[in-house]
Amino acid sequence: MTGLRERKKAAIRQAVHETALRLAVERGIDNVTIDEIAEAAGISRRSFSNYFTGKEDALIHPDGQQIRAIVDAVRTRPPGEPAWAAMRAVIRGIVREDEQTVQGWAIRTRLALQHPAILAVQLGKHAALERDLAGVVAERDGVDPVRAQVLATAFLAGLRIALRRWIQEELTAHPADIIEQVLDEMEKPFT
Amino acid sequence: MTGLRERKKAAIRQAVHETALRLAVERGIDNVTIDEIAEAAGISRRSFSNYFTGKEDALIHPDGQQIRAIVDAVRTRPPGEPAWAAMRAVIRGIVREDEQTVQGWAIRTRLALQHPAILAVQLGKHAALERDLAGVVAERDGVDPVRAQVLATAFLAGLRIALRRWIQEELTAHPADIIEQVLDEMEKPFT
DNA sequence: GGCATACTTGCCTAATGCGCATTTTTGCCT
DNA sequence: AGGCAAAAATGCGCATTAGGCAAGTATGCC
Repeated sequence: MTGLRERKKAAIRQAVHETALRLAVERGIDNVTIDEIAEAAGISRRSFSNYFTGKEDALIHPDGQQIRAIVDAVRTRPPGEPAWAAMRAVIRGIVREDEQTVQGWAIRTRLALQHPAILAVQLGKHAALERDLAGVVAERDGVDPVRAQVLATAFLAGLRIALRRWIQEELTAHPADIIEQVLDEMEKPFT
Repeated sequence: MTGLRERKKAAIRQAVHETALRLAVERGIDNVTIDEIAEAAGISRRSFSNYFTGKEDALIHPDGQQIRAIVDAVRTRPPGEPAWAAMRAVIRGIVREDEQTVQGWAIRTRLALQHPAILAVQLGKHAALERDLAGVVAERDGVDPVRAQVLATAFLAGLRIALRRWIQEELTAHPADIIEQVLDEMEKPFT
């Protein structure tokens, strides 16, 4: 399954992403070309296009990884646990034991807030994975597709809101608190 | 305020959008260049770039108009009415008396579902206007910013989900029903 | 009726997306 | 150990695009 080849590809992907992120933060995104990223990462311009569809994609890449991880984690939660509780438990665990992940997510979200093009790509990627999450929710709770979609969408939207809040507060407070607060807020009835 | 000049600009915008949409539906988006859209719309290629940042932007343009209209409508709802109820009332009114609007929205959402680039732009635009909606919600309910953001986000997300459902069902059922169903679903507590 | 302003357009250049053919690498199996 | 089939990297080329700049043109307004 996890052939060596695949892992190598993943490693290069990650490396290229990190290079892109570094350059983008250093000089500002608009002052970085794909050629430069490729060269700094030690691959050809053409190869860059084999890994990513563009700068934005390279910058946002880990978002996909992480949401995928969330989806998988939810899938392996104890059966019988309601989906919403499962998702909350998963994110709580990630925030507690993988501070780095949340930090990175915040950095990328900050970029997205400053550059509409990146925001668009980020939201597009999230939307794609939202499907998967909705699928897991559906088979977990055995609820109808609409309900599953609503739960999945609400959850990811909640994460984004929390991230934005955290960033607005200059990353001072503890992210866990803000996430909990926002998700609590989503649990309150809207009416 | 609404100078003649502005309205003319808006009219051209609209015309260019319609041209772009027509061509995109006819030949498929990837087989349409900006040059062709510009020529078919009777403006120069360079002017196209003055109106829109790209093909996707031109295609999605009315989404902005409509969400803006929703925001304005919510703003002028009777004071004292809770924001969530106000938003529901507004969308109900639009669906009832402006079938065309919803139809158009569906067409564009269908395009977005088929072309990731368009989806990204659409979500980006929605996100931008979500701010405004959250602002209106905040000053209406007098709630804290997080609550307002949650309500605004949930509402727009609900609309998107409903639109997708409607499209999946081949636009058979009545859109009003699906929208009501999804928003009802969002009112149910997540826990 | 004239003017200041805003809009349009053409020109130009750096940058991008991607198909295609070629070369190089690499995991793997005997 | 060694060769091979598959996968990946690369180079090249072309159509397309984003957007600055400056000159021309239209137009709302006084």
